[in-house]
Amino acid sequence: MKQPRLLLVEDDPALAELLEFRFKAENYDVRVTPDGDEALLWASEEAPDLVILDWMIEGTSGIEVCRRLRRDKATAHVPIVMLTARGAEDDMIRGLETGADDYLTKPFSPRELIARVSAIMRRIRPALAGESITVGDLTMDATAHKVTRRGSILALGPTEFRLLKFFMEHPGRVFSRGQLLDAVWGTDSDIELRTVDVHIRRLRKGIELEGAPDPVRTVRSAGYALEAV
Amino acid sequence: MKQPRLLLVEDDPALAELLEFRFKAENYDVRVTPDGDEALLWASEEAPDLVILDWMIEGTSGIEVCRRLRRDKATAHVPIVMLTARGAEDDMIRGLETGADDYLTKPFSPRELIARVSAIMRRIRPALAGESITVGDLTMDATAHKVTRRGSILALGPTEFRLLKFFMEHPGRVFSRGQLLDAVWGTDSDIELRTVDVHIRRLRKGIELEGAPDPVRTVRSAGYALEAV
DNA sequence: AGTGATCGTCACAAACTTGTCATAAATTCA
DNA sequence: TGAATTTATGACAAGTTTGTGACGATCACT
Repeated sequence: MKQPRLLLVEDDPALAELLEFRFKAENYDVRVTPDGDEALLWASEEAPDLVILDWMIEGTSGIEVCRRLRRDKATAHVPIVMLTARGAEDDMIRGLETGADDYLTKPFSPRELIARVSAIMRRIRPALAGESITVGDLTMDATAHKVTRRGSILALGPTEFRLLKFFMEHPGRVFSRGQLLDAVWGTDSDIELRTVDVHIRRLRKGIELEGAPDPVRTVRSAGYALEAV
Repeated sequence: MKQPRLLLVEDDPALAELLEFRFKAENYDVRVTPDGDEALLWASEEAPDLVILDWMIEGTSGIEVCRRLRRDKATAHVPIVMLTARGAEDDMIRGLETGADDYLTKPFSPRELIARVSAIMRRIRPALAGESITVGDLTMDATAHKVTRRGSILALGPTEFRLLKFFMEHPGRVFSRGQLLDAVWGTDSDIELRTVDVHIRRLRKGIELEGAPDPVRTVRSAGYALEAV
């Protein structure tokens, strides 16, 4: 899955390096700059998923960067987390009013910053924050009712969607036809076991893609499983 | 304009009263309860726009309330701000991981809480904060009650307007007819599910534009969603 | 009271899904 | 190899879900 891209605007080299390291460990793609103007340039070109912005930076001030990010259409809706020195409550209020989404006062723990950034990412980009399931090259966003394979959106019927969802929630495991009927159709359904075969075929057809292998594995005399391909 | 509705779960009467007063002055509709179970009950019935939740409360604990709010479909996406005692960083991490959106440690200034709540409201319910929402080529200015698409002003009936507003506040997500009835018509409305179809058609008709695709997606056996086109 | 807009419901048409079957293909094992 | 078992596939009719036009009721405003 695509990494969320972070722009870190921080002119304390030690802190910048520490945060860069920690965020990279959390699977973020981090870009660092100490300079406000450079930050604006990069932000409008590359549209990061989130900006972490120190209030006191060289060149254009933090609040001015914040304001300009909001004014530029390309970055108007990118979440911003601001960092400032302790005790500057007025700064905080102004920051939030200028359009920042969150605010931390130094010194803060990297864990806290990471937790806050993750909370924002979860809300803004659910697909990037684990509200979607990924198995191999398949990605399912159950909320949006969308399935993607290698970037292409797949069209599945309702039953195939539920079937795939169940498989993706238990990747690699083999399920008998009876188990699949119980899980996907409901315990009280009165349906031929063989019908599962048909829906497996429909699922295979629905997720097939030029040059991509079939992730649905038939286990003879046992059932079916979804493999991470 | 409708006031944003806040649910404040706080068992310190002095703090609760202070916050209630301050938020009312900021034009929020505030409901206060010291009890976790009562909070859950009210939240699932009335679906507040945001929940402020003290970690240490009587009855069900704060984190448990948070978890249950997330689990209940009706409240799964309501933002939560948690309050806790100073120095409990682990609590903070757990809170944010459980699904809270923001976190403050006591003592905090009411101004700070208000600023943070406003920042969240601005992001997730722009319409309530007096800003305009944009989804794809659609723009809605809820205050002026105007919708534009690629520059043209659209004429929508009241219900279609509310329906579109709800969709635009949750772009991409699929909602069942029942959910749409609850959200747009009100929880206590006693209306045929199929009536939603009719209003979806009226909405589609209202926003259709020469050469522009239909952003309303039908998800068979699930409901409807608004796509960013 | 009169006008026009909006609302909820219905009935029917259109579009799509679904479960089953018959048959073909694949696999197992003696 | 050949028979037996198991799975894959195409077709189809029944069933379900959604789209649409029409209609009377209601409401706001004149």
